[in-house]
Amino acid sequence: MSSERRVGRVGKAGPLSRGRILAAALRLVERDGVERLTMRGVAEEIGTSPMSLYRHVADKRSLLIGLLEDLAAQVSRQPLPAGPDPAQRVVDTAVQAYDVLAANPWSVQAVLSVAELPPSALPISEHVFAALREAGLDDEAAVLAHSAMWRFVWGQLMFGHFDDLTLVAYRRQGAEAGSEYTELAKVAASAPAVTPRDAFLAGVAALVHGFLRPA
Amino acid sequence: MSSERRVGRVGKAGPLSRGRILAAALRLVERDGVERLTMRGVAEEIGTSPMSLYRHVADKRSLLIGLLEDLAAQVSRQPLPAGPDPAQRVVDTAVQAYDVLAANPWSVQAVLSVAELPPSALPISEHVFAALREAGLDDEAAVLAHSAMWRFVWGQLMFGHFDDLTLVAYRRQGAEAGSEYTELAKVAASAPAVTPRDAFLAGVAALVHGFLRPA
DNA sequence: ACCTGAACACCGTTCAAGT
DNA sequence: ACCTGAACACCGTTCAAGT
Repeated sequence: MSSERRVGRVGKAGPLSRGRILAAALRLVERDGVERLTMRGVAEEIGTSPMSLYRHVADKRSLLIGLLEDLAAQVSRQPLPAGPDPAQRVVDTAVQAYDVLAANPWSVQAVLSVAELPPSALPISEHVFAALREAGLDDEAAVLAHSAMWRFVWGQLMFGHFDDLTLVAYRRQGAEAGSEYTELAKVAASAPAVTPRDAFLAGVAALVHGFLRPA
Repeated sequence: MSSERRVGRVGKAGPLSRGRILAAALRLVERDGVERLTMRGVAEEIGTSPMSLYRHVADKRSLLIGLLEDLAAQVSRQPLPAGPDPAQRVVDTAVQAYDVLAANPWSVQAVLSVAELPPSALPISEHVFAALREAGLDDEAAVLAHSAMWRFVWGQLMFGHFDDLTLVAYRRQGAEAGSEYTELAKVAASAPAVTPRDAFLAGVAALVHGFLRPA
């Protein structure tokens, strides 16, 4: 994550640099989440004044984009899934993206707040488009499937670390009102143990197969 | 949205009330978005002091929950999709939810920021579970499919009003670097006209059919 | 009973000043 | 050249005081 070579003199860790700022921001964002990241906090973490940061990053937004760049670069160092079956390749690629992003939960809020993907995310899409085309989809169908895949990934990430919101709402409500919702009651009672990752795997498989083997 | 009966005396619009506060907040949130909603702004909109609001709402979070309650109540007044085919019923229900939420874009940020669904959202899930069960899914499969449906809806809403982020990133990048991404180049060139709603329709149909007719 | 002014503990960012 | 203190224009919320 960003070069952080010591020169070994000033203060604790050499001169201020974009790299040191990003490293500090990453530490904070991993600990406290994006919504609690502040320029003042980053400065304190480094042991400098808030204003010094502005010599190296334009503003808070560009700091977040920098963090996403570093993450995407790290991802694109992994080899992308290969294999003979294009459908499986799309699924595997989606899972790989999901796993990285899920392991860095701050990335979701970051993407949402800057409304931008770093260019280093492009190889993944390229890989997906190639597989979709190999599976026989035309331009329009490929765009639809690719877009659906990403939206599913983001939706999952966005709500994956909450419990299932519906069941939470049901349980809170169910306590008071009788059980006007018989289906929900049944499901809540049996409460199948489904991890967010299981749910993602099932969903993305269904999605991809739905696109590649239409009814 | 929310009772707002005039008593017709004090100031412009009668005494302060939870209803008037919610109505003002809704106006602001529709105009400026959730991230720009401030207690101070709501007070100004009504023509009172920021502190007066705290007599009627506990805090900013509960104000957002109130807005979501009003919206869900409005939704649950619509009849839910009927029809003989359970798969189609799930699709239609998802589309109905999508259309309402897409027509109130602030709702997405609101749900994300409070991390909670209002109880009035439950009938929709009940309806979906009933259809999934009628289609023959067991508890676990129904939970997976239901959860996938919602995550897809939220993912779509979250990124639907951005253009496709991948193509945006490609175009920005493509300008500089040659075309190392041949598939993306092809797709960007043909640029099929796909509206967010088209993408959603195709995706949710693929998803539901993928779950109900597994390979 | 209902409302509010002043204040507290925060933000991101600008700008003029320091070394 | 590089850093920073003071300041500006904001936040949500508390608390003691007003009517």
